[in-house]
Amino acid sequence: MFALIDCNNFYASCERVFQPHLKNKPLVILSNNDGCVIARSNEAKSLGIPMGAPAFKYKEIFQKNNVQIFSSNFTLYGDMSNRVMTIIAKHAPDVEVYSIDEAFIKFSEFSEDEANEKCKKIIETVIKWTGIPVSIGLAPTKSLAKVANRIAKKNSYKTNGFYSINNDRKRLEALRNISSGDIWGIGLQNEKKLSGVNVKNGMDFINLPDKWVKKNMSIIGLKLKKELEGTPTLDIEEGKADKKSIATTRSFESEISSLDDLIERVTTFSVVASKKLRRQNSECNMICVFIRSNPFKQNSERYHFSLTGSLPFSTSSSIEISKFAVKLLKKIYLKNKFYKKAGIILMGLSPQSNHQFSLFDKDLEKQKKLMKSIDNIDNKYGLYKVRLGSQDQKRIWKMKRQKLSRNYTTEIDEVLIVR
DNA sequence: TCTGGGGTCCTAGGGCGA
DNA sequence: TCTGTCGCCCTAGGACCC
Repeated sequence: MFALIDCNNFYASCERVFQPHLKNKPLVILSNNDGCVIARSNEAKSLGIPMGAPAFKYKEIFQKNNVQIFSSNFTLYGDMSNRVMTIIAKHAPDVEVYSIDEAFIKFSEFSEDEANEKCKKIIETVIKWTGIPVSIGLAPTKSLAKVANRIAKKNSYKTNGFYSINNDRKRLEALRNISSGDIWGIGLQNEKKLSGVNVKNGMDFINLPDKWVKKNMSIIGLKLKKELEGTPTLDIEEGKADKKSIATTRSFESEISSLDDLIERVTTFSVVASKKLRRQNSECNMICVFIRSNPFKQNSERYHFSLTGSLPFSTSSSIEISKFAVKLLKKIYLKNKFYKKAGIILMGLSPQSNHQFSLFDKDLEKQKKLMKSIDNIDNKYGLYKVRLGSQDQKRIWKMKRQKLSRNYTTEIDEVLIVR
C-alpha cells in the first residue's frame, strides 16, 4: 500500500501557525514580486479566487472580503516542511519527499491495519508538533493514493483527514467521482484530448483501450491507467536525487532594454545558479540563457530569444559560468527591444568528483579554492556578500515583497515572544 | 501599472557513424 | 566508392508536476 500525505493549504497553514487569529479568515499567498496567487486558504477558495490569479485583478475582491495577503516566505515554508517531513520519517521507513508539502510512504511490510494506524498517528502528531493540518490517502498505487487523498481532504468532516481505497468497490466509486482533469498526471492538454472521446471521469479513462492511451498520452498515460486499475507502475524514490538541471530565472518589475542591465541580471543569476550547483557538489558543461518580452502586453511584439552553448570544460565556478553566460547573452541581445524576464539554466550536470580534465581548465584548482573561500564567507556573513564586479553593487534590483511575514523559525531576532 | 519560479520526463526528428 | 539502413545521441518542444 502507498500513502500520500499532503499538508492542507500548506503556505496558508504556515502563516496561520504564527498568526492564529487568521484561522477561518480568507488568506492568500502571492508569488515572487507579489504577482500571482499561489496558495489560498479554504475561505479564499470559496470566494472564487483561482490558483494563479494575477493579484492586481483581484484587488477589489481582496479589499471587499478583507482577504489577508502575504508575500511568499520560502524560508519559513521550507523550514516548516523539514519539520513535517522529519515527523513522517519517524513513523515510516520508506518515504519519498515529493514536494515541499507532499510525501509518499510505502507500507510494504505492514498489514493494512498497521498502515491505517500509522497514518492516523502521523496526522495527529504533525498537527500537535507543528500546527500544520495534513490529509492522508492510502491505496494500492501512488496514483490511487492521490485520489484517496483528495477524498480525505474534500470530506474532512467525515474522514478526519484520512481515506483508504482498500477494495475494488471503493476504487471504482472514487474513479466515477473524479473528473479526468483532476487526476494526477492529466493536465489541460490531455483533458482536452480525453473530452474529445467523451471521457469525463476516471472510470471513463480506465475503460479506454490501452492502445489509444499509449498513442495519445504516451507511455506516461498508459502507466497512469495501470495505476488507476490497481497495478503499481510507479515506485517511491527514496533519497534526494541530484538535480539534472538548475535554473535561475526572474521577471523584472518593469521592462528593461539596455544590454548593461541585462548583463548585470544574467551575471547575478549565474552566481545564484552556480551556488546551487556547488551545493549539490556538481558541475555543468552546458548553459542556456534566455531573454523575453512581456507576454501579457496587449498589441505589442512578443519575442523569446534563447541560446544554449557548451563549455569547453565542466565547471561550477561562478566566474566561468557568468562569463560564458554573458557571451551567450551578447549573441542573442537585440537593441531597441523591451525585456520583461531573463534567466539562465545550467545543464549537463555531473558530480564534481567525476571531473574530466581538459587542456583548457588549467586554472581549475585556483577557481575551486576561490569558490570555496567565497562560499565560506557567505556561510559566515550571509548569502551573496561577495559579488562579482559586473553585479549590482547598490542593490537596485529588489523583489517586490510588500507583505512578507517574519522568519519565525530561522532568525533569532524574529522568533515570537510570549509574554 | 501590476500576470512566478523551478523542475522532470517523453517524443519526434535530424545528424552521424557503423 | 557509393548508397541504404539501423541505431544512438542530441535537441527542441511539449506535456506534466508543485
